[in-house]
Amino acid sequence: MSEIMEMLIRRGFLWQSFEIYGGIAGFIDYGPLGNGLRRRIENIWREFFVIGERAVEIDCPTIGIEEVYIASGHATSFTDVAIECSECGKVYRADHYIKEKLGLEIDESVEAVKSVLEEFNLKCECGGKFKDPEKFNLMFETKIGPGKGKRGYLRPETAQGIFISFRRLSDYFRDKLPFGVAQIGRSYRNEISPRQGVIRLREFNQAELEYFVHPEEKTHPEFEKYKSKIVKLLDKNNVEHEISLKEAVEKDIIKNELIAYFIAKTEEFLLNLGIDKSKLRFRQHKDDERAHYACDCWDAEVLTNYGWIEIVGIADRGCYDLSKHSKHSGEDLTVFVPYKEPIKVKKKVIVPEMSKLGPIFKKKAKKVAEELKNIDPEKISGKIKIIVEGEELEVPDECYSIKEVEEMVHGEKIIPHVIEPSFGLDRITYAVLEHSFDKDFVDGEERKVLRLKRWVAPVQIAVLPLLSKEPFVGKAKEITLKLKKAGFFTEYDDSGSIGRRYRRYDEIGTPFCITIDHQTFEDNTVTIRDRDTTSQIRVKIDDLLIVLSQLLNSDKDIKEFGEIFRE
RNA sequence: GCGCGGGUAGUCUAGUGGUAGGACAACGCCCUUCCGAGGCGUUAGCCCGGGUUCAAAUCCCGGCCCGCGCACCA
Repeated sequence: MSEIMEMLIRRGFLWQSFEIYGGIAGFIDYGPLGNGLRRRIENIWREFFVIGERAVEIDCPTIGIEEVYIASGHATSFTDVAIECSECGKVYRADHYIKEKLGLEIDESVEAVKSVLEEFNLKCECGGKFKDPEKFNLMFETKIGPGKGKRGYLRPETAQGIFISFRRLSDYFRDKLPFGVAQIGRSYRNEISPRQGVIRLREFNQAELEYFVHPEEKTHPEFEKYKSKIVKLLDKNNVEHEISLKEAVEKDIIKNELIAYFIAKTEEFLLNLGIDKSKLRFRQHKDDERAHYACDCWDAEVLTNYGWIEIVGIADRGCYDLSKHSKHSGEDLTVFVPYKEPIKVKKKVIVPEMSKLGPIFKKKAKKVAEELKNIDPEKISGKIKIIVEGEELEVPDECYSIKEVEEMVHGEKIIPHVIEPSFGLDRITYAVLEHSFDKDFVDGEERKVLRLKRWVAPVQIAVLPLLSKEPFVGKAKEITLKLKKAGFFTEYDDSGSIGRRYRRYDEIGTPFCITIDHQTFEDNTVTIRDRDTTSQIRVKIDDLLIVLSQLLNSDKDIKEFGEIFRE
């Protein structure tokens, strides 16, 4: 086990779930500190991607009905057929293997694979025969309701909930593009072999933003702010670039300004959490690597003990999801986009003659007229036939006239495109921890220190009586309460020597320790110790709240805020 | 899912068939005027199931979990 994982478990950041029953791969519990840290990260994400955008946050069920995933394509492309060699035991994805060996594109069904295996007498590379193909679906399946029930799946991404409720959301934004809808929550993938600690989980936390835009306006009002920002890019041909975002878009390395904008914003967000810039890159998906819904995709990757791992995916999903759901549900999932100037359009229309229709069709006349209006005059050939109430009716020529009219067209209905920055919160949390983990020497002794940014630390302040007896203890408890009430994440600790306690809080990343010492009772001051430098200043208890809130929201040196007590 | 290597206290670790030991951590008391000090004491462990044996942490089989490689990761 790596040193960092050992610490995370020992100190209560996280551990394996169901430990007392032997554990199961792919699930973790967040302990008190890990939970706290992830919550801070979520809140900062909200500031960046909801509050900082024209966006809202919603919350949908984690169980989805089958229809959703048939429409989204997950029911098919999320299901793979595997073939296993009966001799050497090697397992392949059937579609990949068949394409490689026979150059055939096949349906991903057990039957199709079976028939191809038989027809071509396809064998394993070792010469062995394949066993019967088996299906595996990466979605967890469940039943909704009693008895046979309705088939449901645990969502494999939070995004679908947003697409399904698109009509309501677009109404909420008064049908005005662009707008964003975010969701933070759990998703589930029944991974075949979850590995690498917290990197591949079967239940995991996502923060996703679906940013809906006009297909021809994949830009962002604030792109200006970031256009000259230099980023590290690895394109789909494995070519590295260190260029400005503006240039990357101009050279068509990045498909559009909006993706570029979110790359910039993502980098800003990750650096704000304490991700090491030298261990961060953006990598474009190769053509054969992209998900079934994506037309361009960039991953933010960070370098960790496990190598480069993906922590954010920024995908241009085009109109894939909305079109699919529109088609499968029959709902209109378009947005009406007005033109700047209404356009005059000349067109032919059918004008029903009610005085003729009435006597002929009697009660049905009104419906016949309505049907007539829906007919495109350009497509008339011969007599018009209309079906009303299941009955086919022939409409005599004298019942209508065709006129050319001039009409003002004010806009058009479009299916918005969506750009999706999708964040893996568990991996981000882990990466923040790993990049913050450090060792140094204090008074010749090695020290482990978690250099978390002050605003993400799960415990921000530890209040420590210099000696574990009165009156130090009483005063320390009083100050602890005051800080807790003011909203700081504060702990009180009087166990062990003062040095031991400083080390304890260094290891969990607590940025500041407040120490109550003898002088406290002479002049109402305490010391604030800085985790990173171990230096201390002395401040008045009355100034504590103001000083701490300034320190915790910045990278400022504590020496700006009080008399130096210890260098 | 396949192959290789592992699983002893909260953590790390000694223990190759015969009473399971240590370090650190934690807790209590004492001591202590600022960086893992010291003293005394306490808590706490052989992954699970089966087999071999007079006797299993140790040997064998199966499972679970962890690590690595392959495969998988829409």
